[in-house]
Amino acid sequence: MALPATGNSTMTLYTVSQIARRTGLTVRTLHHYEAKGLLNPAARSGAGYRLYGSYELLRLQHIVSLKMLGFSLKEILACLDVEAPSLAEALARQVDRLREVVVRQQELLRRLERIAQQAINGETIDSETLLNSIEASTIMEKYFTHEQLETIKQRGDTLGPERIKAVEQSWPHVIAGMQAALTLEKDPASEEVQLLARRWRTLVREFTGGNAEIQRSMNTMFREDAATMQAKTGIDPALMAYASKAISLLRD
Amino acid sequence: MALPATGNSTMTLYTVSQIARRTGLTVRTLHHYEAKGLLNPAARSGAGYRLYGSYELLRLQHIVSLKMLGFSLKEILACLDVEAPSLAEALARQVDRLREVVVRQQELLRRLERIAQQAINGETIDSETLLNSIEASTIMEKYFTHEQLETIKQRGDTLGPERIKAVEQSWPHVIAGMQAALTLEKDPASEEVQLLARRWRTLVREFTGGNAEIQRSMNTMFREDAATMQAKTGIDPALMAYASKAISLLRD
DNA sequence: CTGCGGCCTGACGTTGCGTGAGGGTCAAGC
DNA sequence: GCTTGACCCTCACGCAACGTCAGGCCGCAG
Repeated sequence: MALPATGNSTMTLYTVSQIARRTGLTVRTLHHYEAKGLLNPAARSGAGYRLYGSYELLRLQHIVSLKMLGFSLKEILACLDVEAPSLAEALARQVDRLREVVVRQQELLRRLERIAQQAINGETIDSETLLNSIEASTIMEKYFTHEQLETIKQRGDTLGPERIKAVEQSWPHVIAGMQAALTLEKDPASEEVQLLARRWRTLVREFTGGNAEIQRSMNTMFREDAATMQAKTGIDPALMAYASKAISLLRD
Repeated sequence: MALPATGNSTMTLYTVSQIARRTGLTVRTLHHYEAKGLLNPAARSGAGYRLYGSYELLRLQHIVSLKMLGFSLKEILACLDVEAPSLAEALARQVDRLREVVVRQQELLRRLERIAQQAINGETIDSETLLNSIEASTIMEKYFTHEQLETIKQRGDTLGPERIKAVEQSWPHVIAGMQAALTLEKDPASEEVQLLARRWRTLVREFTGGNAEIQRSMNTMFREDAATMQAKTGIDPALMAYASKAISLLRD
């Protein structure tokens, strides 16, 4: 099968466009493959026209096949040019690569679907808000597991958009109040701060649904990505510690 | 939130490398985004150094987020530059696109896995043979359903590599015999041709496993892609018709 | 002889930057 | 004041796999 390129000159020869039609490629592509050293014409006519023989046609079909499997031209050249470097190995590598790609794409798809769903549910036509929630999800991807994210999403679905919006609108006020109390060095056990703490805890539970794992992941997120979280929520580690202290002092 | 870019000059300003560090991008990338009109510095220092404010940082984070969702720079520009063209819509489109991509990749992965498996099973270190079977699978993808391909693969697994190899080696002889009979215009009912027909049918059944659907798909393949099939197997429509006739005359 | 289709060789455009080349700028130490 | 490193600037080429002209030669039919 491995015929040498120096075939007998009595074999039928084809022009570029004929080869292109037979393989479904374009003439330009054949030029390109020649430039890359993938496929040289068997000969040239007097006028310099490219002429391909059956060996070239066969080789081109091999090239097309490998290209359809996702190999780059460079890899194809390596597979076809030398006899040695085992096509089977290349196939195995390609399978591994593609598997990773598929996994990543699927994860991305899941994220996108979650975000898009959220955008539709919330009637969020406001780009600013939407971008903020996208960024929130970006960070959350780092700290929550897939199951946790799924749980959170389902919880969001059951709560409904108005409820979520209400919660989101409540946060700034509570945060500001807590921050003020911290700045004024009020006693976390004082009645005023305890009231804030109760509201704070309620809002947190609104998000965590009382799930301890989610609570832990959230705490980790605030600890590790303190700068970002402060920028997004206004909660810095000091405030977090103060609020936690106040909540721990709640009696009920 | 939608602060104009013309912020007050008292805001803290950052240099390129500072912005790069904060966003995990490279300086070159920031240059690129500026060239593409995605993100212009808030100002330039006397020496021409790029200076970014908090608005630019925010915008850049949005850009990064959208890029992570798979949008192209052009799309991001469209989403961010004008307020109008609804990000939610773009998200929906992106979901659709990605879904299609994932499906295609998964199909390709399945094909690759089948081929790689076959390469490992058959100890096929011979690139020529492997390439031929890849091409066979390429064509088969066109005519067989996924279930059929799965059935064929499983049948191949149960038969084992030696059996398959034996079948493949038997074919050329049978085909040559049948072709000779056709050329000599021998009676399909004659004892000699009937013997060939019986062997032919056996080989076909070895492949189809007696599955009528697979048989039909195979026939379609030989009909629609006659040229290719002739090149690969040596069976042209005329020979196929002759063989079919002979098989239909078999008595048992 | 002219026209039309096919072929040729450059060579630039695309996407998202990486990677220098060649040359100013800035704060610090001598 | 001078040097040294760390930064910064603006070109500008490179990659992958071709698409898409531009300008011009070849060959055959009318």
